[in-house]
Amino acid sequence: MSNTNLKKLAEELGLSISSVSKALRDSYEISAETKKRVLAMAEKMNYQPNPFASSLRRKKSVTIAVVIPEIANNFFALALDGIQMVAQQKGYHLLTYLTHEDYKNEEATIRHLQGGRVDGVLISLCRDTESIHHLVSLHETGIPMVFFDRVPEQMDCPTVTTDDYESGFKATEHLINAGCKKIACLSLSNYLSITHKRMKGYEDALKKHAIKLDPKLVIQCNNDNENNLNLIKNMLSAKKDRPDGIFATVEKLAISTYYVCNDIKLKIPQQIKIISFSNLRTASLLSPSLSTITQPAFEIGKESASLLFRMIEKKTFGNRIDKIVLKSSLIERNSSK
Amino acid sequence: MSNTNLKKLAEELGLSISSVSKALRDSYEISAETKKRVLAMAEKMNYQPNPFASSLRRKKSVTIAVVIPEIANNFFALALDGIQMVAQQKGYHLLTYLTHEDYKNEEATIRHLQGGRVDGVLISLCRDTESIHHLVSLHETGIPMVFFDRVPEQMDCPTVTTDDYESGFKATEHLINAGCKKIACLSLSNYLSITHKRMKGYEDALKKHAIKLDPKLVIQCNNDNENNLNLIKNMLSAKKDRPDGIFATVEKLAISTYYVCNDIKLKIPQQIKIISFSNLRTASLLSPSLSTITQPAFEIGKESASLLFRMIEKKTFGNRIDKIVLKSSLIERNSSK
DNA sequence: CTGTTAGCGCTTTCAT
DNA sequence: ATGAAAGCGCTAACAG
Repeated sequence: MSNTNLKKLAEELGLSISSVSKALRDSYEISAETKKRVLAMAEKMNYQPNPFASSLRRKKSVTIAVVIPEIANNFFALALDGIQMVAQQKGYHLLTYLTHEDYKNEEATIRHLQGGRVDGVLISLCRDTESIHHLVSLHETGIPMVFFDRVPEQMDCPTVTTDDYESGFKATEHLINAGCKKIACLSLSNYLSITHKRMKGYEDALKKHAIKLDPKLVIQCNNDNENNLNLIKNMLSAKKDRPDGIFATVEKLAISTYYVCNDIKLKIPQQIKIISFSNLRTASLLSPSLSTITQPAFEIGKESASLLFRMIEKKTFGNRIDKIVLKSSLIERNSSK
Repeated sequence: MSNTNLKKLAEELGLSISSVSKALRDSYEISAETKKRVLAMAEKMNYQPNPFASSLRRKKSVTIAVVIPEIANNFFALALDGIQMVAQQKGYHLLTYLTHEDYKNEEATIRHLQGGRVDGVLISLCRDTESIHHLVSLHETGIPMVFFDRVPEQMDCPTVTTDDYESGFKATEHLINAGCKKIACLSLSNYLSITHKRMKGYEDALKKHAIKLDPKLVIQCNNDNENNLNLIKNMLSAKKDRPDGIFATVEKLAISTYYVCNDIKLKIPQQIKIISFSNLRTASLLSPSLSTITQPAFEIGKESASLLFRMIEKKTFGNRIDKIVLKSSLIERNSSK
């Protein structure tokens, strides 16, 4: 902890504590002369205000929290980058919490945040968040909250998302245009709206092109990576009805697919084409065979944080609930070759 | 902010504030009966202690800070993951600050941290941190600090690093064994110890194999990515004396090199081989031509945080300064083909 | 323009 | 076993 406080500063200057405090906050009540003296002395004594005393008194933490499933993930790393940028610009501190896709962690973190440690919360749900009671409970404290990317479906709240349905549609159509007839889809979770929407896009694209959806080609993945690899491997090892295209709803599953293809010597893109939601920024170079749907992750972070600050600063109308949707982009590579 | 506080709880229970406080902290002074009542009521009223009041009183924030150059970077994302894991386990909160490789940001952040907002600080310096006065100044407040990966050379402080010299040596030798005769080296910064050590390894490996170091092949990169791309492009476009191998001291520069090679149609690994420090976990699949030196980033994060907590909990001897060195691993791929 | 005072909500002696 | 009271460092009425 810092050791020079207002009291010591005041003593040294022969002023009252409150005058010093006001001088430091550049109050109009203090003479320019005094302000200068105070500032000089504060500098000299290396004064740093105690943030807890200030927060306690002002009921303001100058801090926001971000709750995300993981950080070793290109999408979330970029989003966090954008969030941090806005926070820093606003002079706010950023508390980071990782749920590691574990609902229990998410619940505990959210509950903890009810203590008033932060002025606002940014959240992206974990894959198996089914119940939303903890979110409702936090919401009821009146604290500004913004959800991004992985948002709750059963709750009316401010969100920043991508055009998931359209992207799923485009991705699938991309494979169809590349000549694929049997297109599989890898789903991340049963609960996430992003998955639902992306898969709806997939279904509708198949429908549009009169391709019958084969339920065997829709793989429901879960938190157990081994299991997912096996599911994918089984599907790709089938003698007949092996898919010739795969739409992965998240990057992680595309990478798993890569491993499997590598493992069973399935050639990409000759024997199977893959398209995925992905923010692997270097993918274009490293993987000429992987077309991707890339979300504007950094912008999503910035937009989410900006929206949150508008709410914190009450610059948004009382009962208005913003739903911001950004567009993702299809980055085609020679997937059709 | 939360709305039920100790006072309300006490009123509701017909107890004094201090008794309630003690009951919640499970003090031996309180009867089991009372504790149960208090706990039940706290639960019922959804009581959450005010962290600022507590921190103010106890002079303890239960929070640590991590200051890193960037987060959209595999190494730092993984390190942060490890740090967060340890912090969470200890029941600590994690404030995240990004300097974006800007010394001014680093300075301001470090100065800010002197206010006592956190109980400990983890730092990885930014590439152009030359002066260390801000670090010394923070250190003088007595707050526990641990540096990881990018550590200050002119300061005696606890650090967690990788075997940079040995890794640089091994990486260079790997290229030599693969048949390279003219090996270039891409340096991130003039100031960072990691760069110095990795380059010393490079130099010594050349020396060992009686290859004369060509100063033209040592590229000093900086914060300007355009400039770096040009420097690399110039070197690789040379008609004569074009290198046949490149050692990139950080992942980012390897990726830049990829772009350039792609741009000027230089075939990897036929015409030029690349090895790099990198934590691109998917590189093995996406880029069969890139051998890498991979640091145990997650472990570095965990070790750093653990060391910091030992210091916070005073479980380390007073005047002992830990220097932990972890080993990186060379992941060979068919770079020699 | 400057100072006095009363808390913010919690922890911690020190009584009882 | 419980309570009263002081105070962490700061801010913001309110006085002067």
